[in-house]
Amino acid sequence: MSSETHSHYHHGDLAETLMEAALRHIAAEGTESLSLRALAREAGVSATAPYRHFPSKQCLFAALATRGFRELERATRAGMHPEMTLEGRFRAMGRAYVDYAVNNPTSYNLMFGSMLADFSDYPELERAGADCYSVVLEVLEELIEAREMDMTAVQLGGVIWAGVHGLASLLINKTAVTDADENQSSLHRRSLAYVARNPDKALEILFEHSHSLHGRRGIAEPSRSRG
Amino acid sequence: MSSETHSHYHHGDLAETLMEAALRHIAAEGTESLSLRALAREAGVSATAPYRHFPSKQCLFAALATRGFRELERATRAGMHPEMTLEGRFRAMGRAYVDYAVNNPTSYNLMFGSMLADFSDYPELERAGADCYSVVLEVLEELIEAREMDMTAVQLGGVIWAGVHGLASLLINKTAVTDADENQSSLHRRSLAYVARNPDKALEILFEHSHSLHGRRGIAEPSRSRG
DNA sequence: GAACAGATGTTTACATTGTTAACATTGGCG
DNA sequence: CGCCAATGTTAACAATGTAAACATCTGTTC
Repeated sequence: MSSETHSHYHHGDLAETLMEAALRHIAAEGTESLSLRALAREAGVSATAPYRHFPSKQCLFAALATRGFRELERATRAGMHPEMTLEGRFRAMGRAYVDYAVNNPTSYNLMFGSMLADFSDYPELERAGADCYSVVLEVLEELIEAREMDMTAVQLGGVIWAGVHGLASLLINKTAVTDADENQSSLHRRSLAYVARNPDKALEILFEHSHSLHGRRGIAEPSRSRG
Repeated sequence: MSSETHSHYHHGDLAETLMEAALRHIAAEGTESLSLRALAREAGVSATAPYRHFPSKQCLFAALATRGFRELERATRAGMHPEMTLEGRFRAMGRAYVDYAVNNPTSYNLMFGSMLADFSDYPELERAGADCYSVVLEVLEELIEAREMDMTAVQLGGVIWAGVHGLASLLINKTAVTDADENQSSLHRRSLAYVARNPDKALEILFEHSHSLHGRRGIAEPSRSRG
């Protein structure tokens, strides 16, 4: 399996090489102008060699997104250390999530953008996405139970997820804005610059309701008094 | 200007026709498989006629996104009626924003997705985006002033925007999930289904901090006591 | 109303792409 | 050793984005 002993006919690890090159190309030029043939050239193989590993261009994208979800799941789990408070773990997860997105914008866009509209064509991808989301729900469930909040994790989870995802998405796709001058630029640039420079503060604000909802009447259930 | 008096040589309103057809095609098959030639065929013109109106495929996308921002700005402004409370207008804006996104997913994805990575190539698009965001900031500034909150609109605006955008983005791009059975499906599907069915509730939760921050120590400025 | 100019549409052309089919080489396993 | 599945190659095709040169229309100006 050492690469030296391989003949020149077989590449050795073409699938991996293609995926890395794909991410690079997408980051540099966007998904539209990515061509399998260019990837093949770069890898030093024939134009159709990639098809032995990815039945279509879409499948390449799906593979990248699947890997992305696995990485994101790992990153969020790794962010939550056991010695943290429950709440601390919650925040750490949010931070790890946003960090992953910002550090892997190409993957994140594939995972959550419109490129792969329908996951149902790719069962593995679907499962990876669901597994990834379960991290959010697990810790949220704990949090809600600990605080006896009148709201299921599933319901609140959607909102939390939306907030964190929105943060990540804006930071990624308006990234040219990130280094804007906070005092001179237009308002939306300054807003994003602030959020980009203070992701912890932004998350703190987003998670605010996990405090403010504590002990209040639930929002999901119109009028059930708390215990 | 009536379409009947036109010769058959000139289409009459090709640019508009192409944009509509483009949105339809993208919605149906995604941006990847959209071809200018197909649009031209559908419009009954030659393969290169579109180039008289859009110098490139990317420019078509940019034009669609620009129009989208204009529409979104109009929608959010229209959502806020003068007779509403300040807070009511704030919520109405959020609701109008999400509604627009959900009703125009293709446009919204072009506006906020990675398709058009760098707006700076399209000055009109850049301005439309900024104008659109200013709606958020205007009402937010009012709100913050009225409540004497220790946080600039610019800073809080980024977070609010992220939350609303995240909501919109998830609802759009996980749309297959929207009609999932809330009792049987996997957790992330149920979360999204809940959010999709109760966007007002979701926004209420997101906007929660606009209440909870009232009169509290500001988050942006570490320790300045309020007036 | 005729002539002109600019806008809009057409035809032709070319390099590139995604993808398929048929064929070649390799490495591993019996 | 001999075979098979995995992997890579070549050849081929229809479609695409886009440029260049040319055609036709519309509206404006004398």
